[in-house]
Amino acid sequence: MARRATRRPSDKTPDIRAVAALAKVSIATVSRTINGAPVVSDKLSKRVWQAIEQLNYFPNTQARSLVSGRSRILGIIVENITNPFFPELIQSFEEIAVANGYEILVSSSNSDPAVLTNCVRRMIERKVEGVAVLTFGEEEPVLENLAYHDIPIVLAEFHLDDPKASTILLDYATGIRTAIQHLVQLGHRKIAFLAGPHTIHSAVTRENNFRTAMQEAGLPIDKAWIIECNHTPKGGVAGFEKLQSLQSRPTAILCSNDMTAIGVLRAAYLKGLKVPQDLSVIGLDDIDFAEFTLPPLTTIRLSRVELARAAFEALRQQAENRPTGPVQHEFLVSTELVVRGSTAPPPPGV
Amino acid sequence: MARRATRRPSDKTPDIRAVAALAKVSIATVSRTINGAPVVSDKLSKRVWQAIEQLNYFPNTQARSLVSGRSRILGIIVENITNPFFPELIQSFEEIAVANGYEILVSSSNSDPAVLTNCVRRMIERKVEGVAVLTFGEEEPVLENLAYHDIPIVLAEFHLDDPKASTILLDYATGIRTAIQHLVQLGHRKIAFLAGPHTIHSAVTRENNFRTAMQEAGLPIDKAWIIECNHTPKGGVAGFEKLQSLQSRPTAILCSNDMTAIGVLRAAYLKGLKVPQDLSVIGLDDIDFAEFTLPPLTTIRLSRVELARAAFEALRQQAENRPTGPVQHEFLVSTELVVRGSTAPPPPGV
DNA sequence: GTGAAAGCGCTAACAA
DNA sequence: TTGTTAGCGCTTTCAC
Repeated sequence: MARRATRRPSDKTPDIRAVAALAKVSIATVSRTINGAPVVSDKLSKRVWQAIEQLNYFPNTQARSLVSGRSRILGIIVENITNPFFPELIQSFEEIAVANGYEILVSSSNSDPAVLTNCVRRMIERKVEGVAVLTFGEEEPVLENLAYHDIPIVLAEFHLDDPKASTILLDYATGIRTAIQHLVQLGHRKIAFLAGPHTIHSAVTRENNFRTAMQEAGLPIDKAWIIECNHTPKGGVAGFEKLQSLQSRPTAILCSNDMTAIGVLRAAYLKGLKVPQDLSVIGLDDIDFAEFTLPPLTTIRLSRVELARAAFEALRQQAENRPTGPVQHEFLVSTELVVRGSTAPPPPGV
Repeated sequence: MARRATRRPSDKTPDIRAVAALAKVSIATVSRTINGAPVVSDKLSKRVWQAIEQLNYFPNTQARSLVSGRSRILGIIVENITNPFFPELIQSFEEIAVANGYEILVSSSNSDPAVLTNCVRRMIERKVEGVAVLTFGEEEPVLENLAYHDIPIVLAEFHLDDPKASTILLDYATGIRTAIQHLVQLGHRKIAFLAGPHTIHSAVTRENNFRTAMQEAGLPIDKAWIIECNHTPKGGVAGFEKLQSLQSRPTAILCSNDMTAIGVLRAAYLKGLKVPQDLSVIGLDDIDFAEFTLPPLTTIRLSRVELARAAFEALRQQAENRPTGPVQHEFLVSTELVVRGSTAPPPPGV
């Protein structure tokens, strides 16, 4: 595969002056035309657009935002980009942002405070107009600086007492309750929970919601059946093995996220345990992959699109309503149970 | 979870002048200190750093790059961010870039020319210093503009005849040859190939390498066993079903990527076919997930880290060796077979 | 409706 | 070694 490229005849990238000269107008008129100011006459406007086309002129964003004070960049910080939940989230966020004329700066903190601090510094330097901190609970070290620099923030599951901060609440309760009810209807009573790391707020919230749902269903909570994992498949394998080493074992496992559930599926397979005949497994997130696990994973869907939309909306309101218009500070994102093939009645006699 | 934030006492974000005033030096000295110019005296430098700390001053990147002419932003365009191969690639690319003082702008083309055109426009406007186009074959429409704007480009599997363009060649041949040999050793002779879309160069290359490797192994190539899929699990399902509908069926399937293989695994499971006892399956890419499929996927690893490093290196050389220093224009990334659990001898009597 | 000119925050050339 | 100043490419008053 090969191809020859065409380079610009002149050696300098065209600027607003070049356009103005070619169109025989002032640079102010060019600027107005580009920005759609309503005052420019049709005649000049046409000349300007022609010149722009002819020179293949692209306005310089740096200069633009230097003078306008608006970078039109939004930051998004996620916990771990290799967890498929996050790319899907980022993609939605980017789509919405780009559709609204914003650029995004992505950072994956990987649970490393140094990395996080560094990426916040970079975002401040780039003058982002807002940051969505979707690390689900490791955000504290960096909030200070963001707030100090007057940058709007939106957080998941964390409330910051600041006029420029918003919070996205995730309605885990509904999804988790429905999941437990689903298991109960199938005949399960012995249900384990493989939790996420307790350093992550949303993991704690998920666990609390599990406890509540179990109580509501009148089911006993066995302490040994709630195990802290790390939201990765490896963690799911480890959690499953701990469960297997117990005298009394659950017939169903609810996992704090899909990655954990995938680990469980794998560990069960290696142990010769059939899912869902011998063991039911439920995940949380509904990553795209959940449909393609073996068996397809029953899981609690947390809509990335909804989450991304809420995050963008929160930031946009803050960025654009500068003179303290009314701003919504709380957003709620729903969850729902998606039943696939990893749940079934428990084996007889247990 | 709640917390109170501290905001800056003054209402204006500090600029270089504020630092200069507080440190009682000129703004030039502040600039020199920040940029590590070797001439600043220890005494003044210390005063400046103190002032910077005290004001919590962050230099404005926009202004900086406006005057220096260097944005320190690199673009990366990928085919589809929801294919796990790409987030892993992006993560590596970002790590390397950030470690070298660059920012990255990510775009997922989703095989949509309009999206692609738009994101190239945005990159040009942001004055990126180089773009890694890792769409694996859909790049043509945008190359023109990038070249026209004198922006360095690095492409996978595509050679652009331009002084600012570099190419990354992927050594599929080795990995694919090894994979075929592996199957032959297990006793397979009837091997199918589920290809990627023919619009993607690298998919075509992969298919060609399959043909070559089969010939080298002295194996017949059945035309009906080479099926064009679309690099997604769904495509893998469809490909598998086509294969099943045939009179004469293969005992092993090599897939153009892991996502396709995952689809095959799933379709086989639903048909009651056991992998690897009844059917061997090999993927290509070795996404992180490949280790956690059921059974764990035997696959050809294409190192994301190596690929990201090559892409960054190509761009950096172009961006930094402005006055036409010697520049490497071709990079080779290796592949290797990773044997896991989805391959075994064919069932007896076929 | 259009143009001239000031200035966004910074770097770099030149002076001292 | 340090300070003064021009100007990067653009938007935005303010005149006309």
